[in-house]
Amino acid sequence: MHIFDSVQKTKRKFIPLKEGKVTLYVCGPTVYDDAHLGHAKSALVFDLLTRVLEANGYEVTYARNITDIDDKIIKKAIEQKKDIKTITDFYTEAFHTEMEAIGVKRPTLEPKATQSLEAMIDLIQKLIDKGHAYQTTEGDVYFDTASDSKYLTLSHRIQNEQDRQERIASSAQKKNHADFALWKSVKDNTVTFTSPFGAGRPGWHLECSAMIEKHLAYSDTPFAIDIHGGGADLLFPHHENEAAQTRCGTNHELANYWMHNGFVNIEGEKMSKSLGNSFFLKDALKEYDGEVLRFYLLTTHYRSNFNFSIFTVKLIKTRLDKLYRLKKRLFGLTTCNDDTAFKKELLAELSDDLNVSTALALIDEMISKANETLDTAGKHKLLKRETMANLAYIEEVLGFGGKNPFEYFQFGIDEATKEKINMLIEQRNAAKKEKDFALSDKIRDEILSLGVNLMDTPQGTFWEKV
RNA sequence: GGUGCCAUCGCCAAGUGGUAAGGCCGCAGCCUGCAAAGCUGCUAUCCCCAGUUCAAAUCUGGGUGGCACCUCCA
Repeated sequence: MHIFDSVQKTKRKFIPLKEGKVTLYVCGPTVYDDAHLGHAKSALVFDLLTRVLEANGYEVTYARNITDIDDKIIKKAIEQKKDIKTITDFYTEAFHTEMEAIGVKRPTLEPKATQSLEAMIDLIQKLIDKGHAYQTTEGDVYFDTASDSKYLTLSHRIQNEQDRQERIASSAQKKNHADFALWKSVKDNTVTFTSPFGAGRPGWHLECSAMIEKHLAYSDTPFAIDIHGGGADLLFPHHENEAAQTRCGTNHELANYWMHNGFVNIEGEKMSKSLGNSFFLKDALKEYDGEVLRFYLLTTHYRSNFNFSIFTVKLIKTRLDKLYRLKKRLFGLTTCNDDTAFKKELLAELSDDLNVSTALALIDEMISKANETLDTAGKHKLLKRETMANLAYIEEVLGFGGKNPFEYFQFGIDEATKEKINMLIEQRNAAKKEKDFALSDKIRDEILSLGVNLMDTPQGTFWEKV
């Protein structure tokens, strides 16, 4: 297994801190709004990583947090005159439902910020004790970035002198402009938590460090965890600050490997609320099968930026269709887990920093060969058995191809239409039997106008949504 | 302004020194009553310029064009 480490900027052989085990932490959502395609992409990438690590025989402990303390949540609660927990529970539930729809497995652990306050307070105290944090007269606690000689080495940034000069005036209480809040003092009666530092709320960088320490970290290794992941935008300042907190507050560095996934753009533009082009996952799921979205979002390498385009979804979907058509040909056969050369090659490609593209090329080749053999006369018992094993493996490692192939092609067609289609197919078959091809073609055109394509096969006439 | 990323066939997309994977589309053929599906065959020298090398899409320098982060963000 090889992983591109976005801090060392090189592809490195993956060596776990403890043999046979992997600890993985990924920054999860702040539950104040619906998940968009970017959340989906990130969740998919690390879902795939987990599957590939497991296929390589590792026991993976995967933690993805739920941020349920945040100013944006409070703002929304006030706006909607609702309880904080009502808001966070609602969006957490929605997140889970939508992730399931795109085949993302639940992580091993899903710690919530509200359940980790003790760990956060504990970490702040350690940082103060070690001289890496200080409290201002206003009650805020800041991390002293000047006290950490390795600060900014994660994101390879250079402290900008001019920038520093400019900002000192606006934050007189901070020692250095780059210092970030560990604890924010809150004086009003909104949402506060008690702590030795006074009433307030934790800083957002703190939660991840604290939760990693509490739920995931080894105590006897130079790094707290094996792999830390998240979106490319989190490298700075979020991960930089996380790393600093852990480095200074504990006896180890944060993560041995860092992985950052690229961004999702919509039709060539950055997705953002201000541009009004946020593409919510729940809306995409109305238009497309969750599995198609999964497949589509995984076709581009995880580190590249991804341009979501309605035109391209259709283009890519035809590739997944091929897999399901093969599955239709083998419908009813029992699956098995035989070892095949294909499975070995597929895993080898995916183990090379999640090279999905070459894996898909292998899958296409496997499908073509299977179809070719099935086209010739014969029972092909071994080929069928191997193909079933291959398809099962694709589902296990890549997470698609597991549906009933007939239902897959019927996405978005309601029951009434299905009945109508079946009725028309019967009429057409009757006409064909009478060699009334003019009528049968007319019926086929009628079915096509419903957005459905027909296929005559030795097993009967099948239909697919176009 | 600072830091960094990217540029491969009409479209999507691998490949980071050894002579361009795969998919879509297109064309030809097999199959089919005709189609669809499936199968077979065909289709790029890698943004531009210069350099290093026996050898470069892959390395170096310079352009041009995109983009990201530096502020909440997956």
